[in-house]
Amino acid sequence: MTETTSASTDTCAGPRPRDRRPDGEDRYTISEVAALTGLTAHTLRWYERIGLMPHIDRSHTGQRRYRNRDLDWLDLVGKLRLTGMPVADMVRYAELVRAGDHTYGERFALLKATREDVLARIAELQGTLAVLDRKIDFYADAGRALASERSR
Amino acid sequence: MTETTSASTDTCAGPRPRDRRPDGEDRYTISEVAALTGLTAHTLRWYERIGLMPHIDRSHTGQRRYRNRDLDWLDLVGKLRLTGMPVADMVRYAELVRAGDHTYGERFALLKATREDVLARIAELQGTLAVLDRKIDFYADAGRALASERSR
DNA sequence: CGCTTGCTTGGAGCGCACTCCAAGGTCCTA
DNA sequence: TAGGACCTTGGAGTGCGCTCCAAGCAAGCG
Repeated sequence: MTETTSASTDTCAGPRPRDRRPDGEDRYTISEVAALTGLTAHTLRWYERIGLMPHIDRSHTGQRRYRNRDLDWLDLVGKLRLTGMPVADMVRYAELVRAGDHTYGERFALLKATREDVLARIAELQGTLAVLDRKIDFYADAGRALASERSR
Repeated sequence: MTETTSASTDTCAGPRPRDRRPDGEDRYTISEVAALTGLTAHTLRWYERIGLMPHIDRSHTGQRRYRNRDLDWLDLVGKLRLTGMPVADMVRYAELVRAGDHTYGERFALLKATREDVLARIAELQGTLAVLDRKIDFYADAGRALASERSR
């Protein structure tokens, strides 16, 4: 069964066109990752504390050395954050990934549920857009009315 | 100038197909409004405290009696909330409405900026959707691989 | 009359997602 | 070898948007 899981670390994110170290030298300090992701170093450490990150390599003196796969994971986390998914749910997903291949089904279900949430949120936003456009038209008309009032 | 502002209370929300009292009798208790909007009575009182609501009528004993125009306003607030607009910004908008007709321009600008935000958020969500779909495909493929593994 | 239900107020408390602090160790450059 | 920038930790603090509490008033019912 293990041979079916060459991508078992869940790094199916596809090519990231981000600054990366040349081959093999993918070790970033926390402040480099902060610059690359837009998160603060505080937040990166906090993500680790709450179990949202996989194990992060350390230098011989204990400093974090992030790898490209960690950046990929942070990309995904950033996307999920945009959907409004609570951090606790992302931690749940991270736990499933750590737990191994037997959680594929559960991860799949979680992703599909999230997909539905995103579709619903897009629909909500489009409804809001409609309301906003009606109000904007109203104010545009009111502006024209005031203008013609003034010119009279 | 005032005759151009028959809709100056900003109630341009259009027809609301919600339960309403028959003509003229539009006085709702706080718990009725809570049921209609999905907000709690606590939240409705809090909205009032922070200046997010217009003045709400009171019964002879001091109890709140909401009117249809208040429900319309709460509809708008609900929509804006869906966009992620901070409550403080909505309060700002409410203040502009209370301040009178000379704030039309500012309200117009605020609405247009909000519209742009909504479009940006929709685009973000669609980007997230793309990532999600790629991962979902990955898991579907992995599922199929495992299934064929088992049947072999 | 007592009882229940619903409303009033100011203020305190909560959950989330960070955000920062203090005290100390390490790395780099001159 | 000194100085400053950067890193480490556990724990405390912050801002937002509610959410709830205590104490009390008013209305309706048997």
